[in-house]
Amino acid sequence: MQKNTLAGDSNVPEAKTLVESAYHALRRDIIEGRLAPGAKLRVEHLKNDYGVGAGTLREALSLLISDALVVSQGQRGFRVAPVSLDDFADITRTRVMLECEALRQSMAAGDDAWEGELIVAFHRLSKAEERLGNAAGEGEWEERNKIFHEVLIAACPSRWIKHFLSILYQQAGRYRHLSISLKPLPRNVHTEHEALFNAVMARDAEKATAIMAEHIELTFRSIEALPEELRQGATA
Amino acid sequence: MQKNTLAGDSNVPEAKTLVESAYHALRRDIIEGRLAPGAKLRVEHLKNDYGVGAGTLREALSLLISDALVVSQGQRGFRVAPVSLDDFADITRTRVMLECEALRQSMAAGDDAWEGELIVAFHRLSKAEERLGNAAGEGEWEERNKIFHEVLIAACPSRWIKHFLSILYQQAGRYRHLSISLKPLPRNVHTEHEALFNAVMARDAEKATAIMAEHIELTFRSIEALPEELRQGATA
DNA sequence: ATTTATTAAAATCTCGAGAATTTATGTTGA
DNA sequence: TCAACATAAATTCTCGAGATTTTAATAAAT
Repeated sequence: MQKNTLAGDSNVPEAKTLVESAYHALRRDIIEGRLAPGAKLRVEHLKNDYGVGAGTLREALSLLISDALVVSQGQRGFRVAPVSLDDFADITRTRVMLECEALRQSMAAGDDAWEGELIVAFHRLSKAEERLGNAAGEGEWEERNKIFHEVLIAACPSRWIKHFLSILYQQAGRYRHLSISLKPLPRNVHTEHEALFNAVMARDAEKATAIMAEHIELTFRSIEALPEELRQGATA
Repeated sequence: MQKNTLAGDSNVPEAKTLVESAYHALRRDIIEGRLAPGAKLRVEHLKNDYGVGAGTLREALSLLISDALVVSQGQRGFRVAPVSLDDFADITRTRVMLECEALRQSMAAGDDAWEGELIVAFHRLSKAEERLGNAAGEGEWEERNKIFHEVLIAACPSRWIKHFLSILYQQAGRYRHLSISLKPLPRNVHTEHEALFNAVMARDAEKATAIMAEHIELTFRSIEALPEELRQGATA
């Protein structure tokens, strides 16, 4: 199981080592907001919470710097990466650019097998979206939505674009989590996904990228209106 | 001195901690080819070479994963990231896309102060290029070339694009080093830089991005012809 | 009252040794 | 000769304790 490779860590977070398990646990806690933006990450305290030694935890934190979820500062330890509206806007714009380019390339290169995978991914996502009201189906939808977006660009030959996109997707997911408690999604995401799916299957690159851009920007706009909570990266 | 921040580590590699100094030393040795692509990085052996403890070295290696210069694999230790012609081609294409976009945005947003910095950077680079025949001036040119490219896109407001570009620039530099011993640059780099500079100062975005794209692709084509050395990431 | 200096506490950073896993080696059997 | 298995070596992974540095608290001085 290749890890920390450009290919992407889209697979199961099966941890073969304590460093990896601490890495995954910390990443989840940051993305899901249990560790507040800007919060200080004291090794002495956290090593108890995650049940590992100090050195092991430090290594896990170093790994999280790759994802830009943690920042370190000379002799002053680690902190959760701060958040800001500007940052989220930047993430959104950059994601639109890269994801549209990746989608174009993927549609140009994708063969029948790819189409098959896409159909499966869309079907699984649709099923999850039907029962999205249930509280239990939340994590399920999250996972399948991620896979759907990954499969959409899977046929893009550029490993680097996909690598950067996986980072940005993770970042965007963090912002969504930080705001999901306040504002439930009022849009009909399924309709957007369906339109995107149809345009891709019809190999209409213009239409597909336009929908994709709108789709990404909507997740930004639906959140834009809740500033105070995450302005300047609360120094918790 | 903020480190490991999106803002970029373009400043002096002044190390405030042993981890950082080991990180910088290792990075240099990988980029300059002293640690061969694909080579195994045995902690027990390397901790002597770099004069640090095992845990410290592991942490430095974890940091290098952010730069995609090191890969780790479950319970099987660290390796220098492999290289391939495909990868270099991918890096080049992605860089062209991002750097042209960044340049467009930078030209649109850059004010007088930015123009001033650009003039300084270009002048310093030109001076270094005059005495480029000298063996001593090699590292000097390298540094100033990097700064010139950084200043060109400095006014681009997207921190993420600049972050990704700094990674790609580093990667490209590695490929250049891996091949520089075989093929000295036959092109007149200064002429390219001058044309680029003039187009930017004239605020001609079309022309500037065209030159930039050609400029980046040339560093790829001048290297393309030396495969055997770096195919498939020599398992040294 | 604000600033400066001194002291104490807390946290980070660092190291070397021990446990678990992988890799290499050598032996036995078909 | 080759394959499968057991043993040995090497390496990775992990932990807890000690040295440095930062941060906070307290007291003195302008």
